[in-house]
Amino acid sequence: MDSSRKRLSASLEDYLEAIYHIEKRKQAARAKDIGARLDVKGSSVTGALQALSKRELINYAPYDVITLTDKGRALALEVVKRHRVLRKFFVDVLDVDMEVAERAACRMEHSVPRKIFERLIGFVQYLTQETDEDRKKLIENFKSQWADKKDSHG
Amino acid sequence: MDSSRKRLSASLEDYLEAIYHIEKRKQAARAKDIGARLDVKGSSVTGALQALSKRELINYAPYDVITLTDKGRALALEVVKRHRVLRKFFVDVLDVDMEVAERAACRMEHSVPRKIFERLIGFVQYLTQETDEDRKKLIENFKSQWADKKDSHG
DNA sequence: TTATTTTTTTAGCTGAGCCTAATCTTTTAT
DNA sequence: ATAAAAGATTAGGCTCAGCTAAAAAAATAA
Repeated sequence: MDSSRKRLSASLEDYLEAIYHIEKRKQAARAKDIGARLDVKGSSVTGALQALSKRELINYAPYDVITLTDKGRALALEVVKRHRVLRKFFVDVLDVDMEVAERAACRMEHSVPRKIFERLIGFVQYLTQETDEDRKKLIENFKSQWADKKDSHG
Repeated sequence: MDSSRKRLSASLEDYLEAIYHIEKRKQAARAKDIGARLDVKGSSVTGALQALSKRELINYAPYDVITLTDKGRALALEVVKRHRVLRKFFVDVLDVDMEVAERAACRMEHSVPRKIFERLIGFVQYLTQETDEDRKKLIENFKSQWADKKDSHG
């Protein structure tokens, strides 16, 4: 059984997502960019890169630039999608600040099981269809009701 | 700074929640019950108990029964509440199987930030008020729409 | 081109949190 | 009362994922 079959740890998912975003901005990632993004030291980055490389998720050679393999990109995209859907749910439905939503999505994205994730996509899409007046109203109602509650005992 | 100020790890939260549930059923917890519930060996339980004890979250003495301190019970209740709210959201709103919802809540409960958690409580309460026909219909619509989608390409 | 600075890697340490095996305690059965 | 069984703890080992310090490679400046 090669190690690539096993679920990625939350930590390695973070590295993969970081590489995805950096690659998107500037062709290829460098260790120090990754470290800066995740707020870890360079030596920790190297360790993670070796782990991701062993799983064939990134193209990695010492001192060289880092890119995602197809397999790595596919996996990274799953993480990114979970991240985005959670953030959208938090912002568009729960009406949370973008910054809070971002941090929360970052923390929670790793633990969302696939079935729940699929449902959540469906639910958020369903609820935020711009065309539907009732649903827009429902969200507006929830928001104002929430604001009231906050005022009365916050 | 005593260690009790720091956030509890996901693992220790699991232990605390387990103790809470066992205590509720039978006055006090024993190490083997905890191990059985969390599917870990006794020696692992001992380690966790020492950590929880050091943080003054449980009353613990070697070979004696285990109970929650007030502080521990308060913290356990937070975990339990997060767990319940997530599960309710998954079951009542996303229409997920109870078993799947339970496992998912268990995995996700540790990473839900307070602000998001509060909003989620509010949202689930708002959406599942039995008295409101519109909201009931909305959920029903979502469910059937979901069932359709599943049929068409699942 | 050579020297300096920056970046990356290696080596080795730490703490969590799990494990097994061995060693207590406590409980139960004879 | 004592032997056997059950339960709990200690000791020691493993992996993961971070860290620091030092060495090596690459990039930049003189």
